[in-house]
Amino acid sequence: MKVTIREVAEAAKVSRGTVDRALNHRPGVNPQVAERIIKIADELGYKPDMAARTLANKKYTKTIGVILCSEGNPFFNDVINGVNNALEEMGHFGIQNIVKKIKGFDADLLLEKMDELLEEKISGLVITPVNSKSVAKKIRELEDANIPVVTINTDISSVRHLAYVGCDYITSGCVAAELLGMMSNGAEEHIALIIGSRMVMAQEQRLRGIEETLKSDYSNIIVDAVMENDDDDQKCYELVKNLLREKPELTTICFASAGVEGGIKAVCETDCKRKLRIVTYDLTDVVRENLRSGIVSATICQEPFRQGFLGVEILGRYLLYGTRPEESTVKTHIFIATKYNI
Amino acid sequence: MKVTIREVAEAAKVSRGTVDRALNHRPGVNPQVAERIIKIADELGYKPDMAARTLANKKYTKTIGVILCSEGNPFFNDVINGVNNALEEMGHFGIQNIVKKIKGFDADLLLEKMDELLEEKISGLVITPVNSKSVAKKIRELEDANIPVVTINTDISSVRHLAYVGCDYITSGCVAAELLGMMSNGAEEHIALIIGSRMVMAQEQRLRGIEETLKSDYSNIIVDAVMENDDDDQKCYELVKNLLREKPELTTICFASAGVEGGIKAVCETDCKRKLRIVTYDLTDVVRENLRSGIVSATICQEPFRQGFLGVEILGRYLLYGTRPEESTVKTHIFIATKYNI
DNA sequence: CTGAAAGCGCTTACAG
DNA sequence: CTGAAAGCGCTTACAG
Repeated sequence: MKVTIREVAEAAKVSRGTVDRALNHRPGVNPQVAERIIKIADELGYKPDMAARTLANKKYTKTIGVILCSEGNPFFNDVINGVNNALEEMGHFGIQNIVKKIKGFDADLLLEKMDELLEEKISGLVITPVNSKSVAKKIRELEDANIPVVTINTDISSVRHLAYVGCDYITSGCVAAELLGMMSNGAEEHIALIIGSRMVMAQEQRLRGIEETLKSDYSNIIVDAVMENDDDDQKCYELVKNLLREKPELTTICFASAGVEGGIKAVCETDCKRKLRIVTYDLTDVVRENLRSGIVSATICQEPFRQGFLGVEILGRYLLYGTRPEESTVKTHIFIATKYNI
Repeated sequence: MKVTIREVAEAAKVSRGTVDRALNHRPGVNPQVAERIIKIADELGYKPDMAARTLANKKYTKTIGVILCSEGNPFFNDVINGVNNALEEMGHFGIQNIVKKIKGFDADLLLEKMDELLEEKISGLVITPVNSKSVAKKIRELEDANIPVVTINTDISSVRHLAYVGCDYITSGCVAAELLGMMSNGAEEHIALIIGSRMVMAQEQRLRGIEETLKSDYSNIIVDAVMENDDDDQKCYELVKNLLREKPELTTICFASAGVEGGIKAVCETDCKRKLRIVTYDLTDVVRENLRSGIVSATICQEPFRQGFLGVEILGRYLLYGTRPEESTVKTHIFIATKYNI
């Protein structure tokens, strides 16, 4: 009933070693013999036993490198949890790891860490990349050296790599617009959009998704302001302070990036008479708390845990079994959370 | 660096067989010796190698039984996908399976299938139970016979079992109410709630969540009608037809169960002049299509794939490694989807 | 290019 | 109650 390498070897009248070499495309097998073995294995319905493979590979441990631009950014806490969970699982299969965290999306620092990991002879890399030429070049070097790279949370353009795991930022913008539209119930609304920076691709895409969807589907919602806070709480605080002073007609603020804490502080200090509606992205402790208290109406999430988990898992499976994901872009779900479902 | 059973055996001056017996609480070890071995293993930081364990257990295959009340209910398609994915994964670890599907939540049929699986000597069961005394009794028998049971999607009361994987239905009601509240934007709304049957615990809980949250947080939303459609499209069609005739002031319908297709048909045939808002649960093809076309505004999802996947995975891990989930209730996320994030 | 053999770490039937 | 040994299925260093 169960077909092992032994049955294939007997059927092909060769040794098990030769079957292994042929089936895994290892060098040093007569091509004709290899072809015959592969055919026979196929006919017999041979499926490799993962446990045995893992066990046999125990002697030759591989190492996954991880670099996250996560320091001081609470959004990444769940990404890190996902990474750690998957790394632990991979540990059962004999894969080790080295994790490095840096502050901000800083290309030079990123390159430095990548070099450090190369020194350590990593077999593959999971990374939150900066979308820069220099980083793209380095990733290309890794891939050329047969060190697969998986990007998580944000992607990098113009380099082939094993996979990207994260949300589609344009769609994430569309979802916010749809939510704002639903919440308007047809009434006229004046809204301010606060992002980190248009220079970050993800942010620009998200903004585009929001603006285009509002324009096409919800003409009752007027975008009064689009502002950049550099993901900084203090800057966001001041922006919102001014905003509330200058735009008394404002009904809604959408924080599409970090800096939420500063922004909300400004709202709470200022907005005594009218009820401003606030919509955010992601689910940090600050957002959670403000959802509970009713200050934030809803937030749009993107499965950070899964981004970290799947990123590592996809790389691990590739290193262990050579399997690639079906699509090189693995989208995580975008969904709307309220105080009740967080 | 790596601690195996061999190191523990050497440190304890016993054979590896004895270490294995002690660490896995198998019978036939001098209690004092066992205690000493456990202590030493702990000090050495011994962690069992899953691959080796799986391989060694190849000889003694176990079988997971699955029973789903899924026939003719499109909601369960994703649950089935999750079950199948996990079963395939478990296959790599030498666990076989038998899956049975029945139509409707029929206790007698369920009991029949359970008996069939017992004949087949299953080692564990994953099931969508009917919340009845007879089924509870049978589950208790299984658990007493050391055959662990995991319930998915809906739970059963008053029987201890390995785990329940599914959403919290009261919360799922709260989320709908919060969404309806947000969409009202403070305006007066008249709403009809359509459920399958109050006799089904999940339905009753969901209804309660909706009604209580509306009452406490959104007094501007008036519940004009609560109706039961027995999850039947034809019945739902007629209910909604009547409803729209009798309640011209209605602004919103929430379908909290199956029968959506019939209900929407009635709305589309009738509702030419006013714009009714429709909110549904789950994400079947019918709902997806109507979200896309704008007829359904939003739907509330509960991760059906994950319910199936985790249910099987939790049982599999228990059978393979004896590990129980941290909590016997494993909640799947509830989230709101719009046309953009489905 | 190919085979025989050792080994990965754990489990269990068997013997004592 | 305990130990020695075979075996799970795959991989690779070694010998030829």
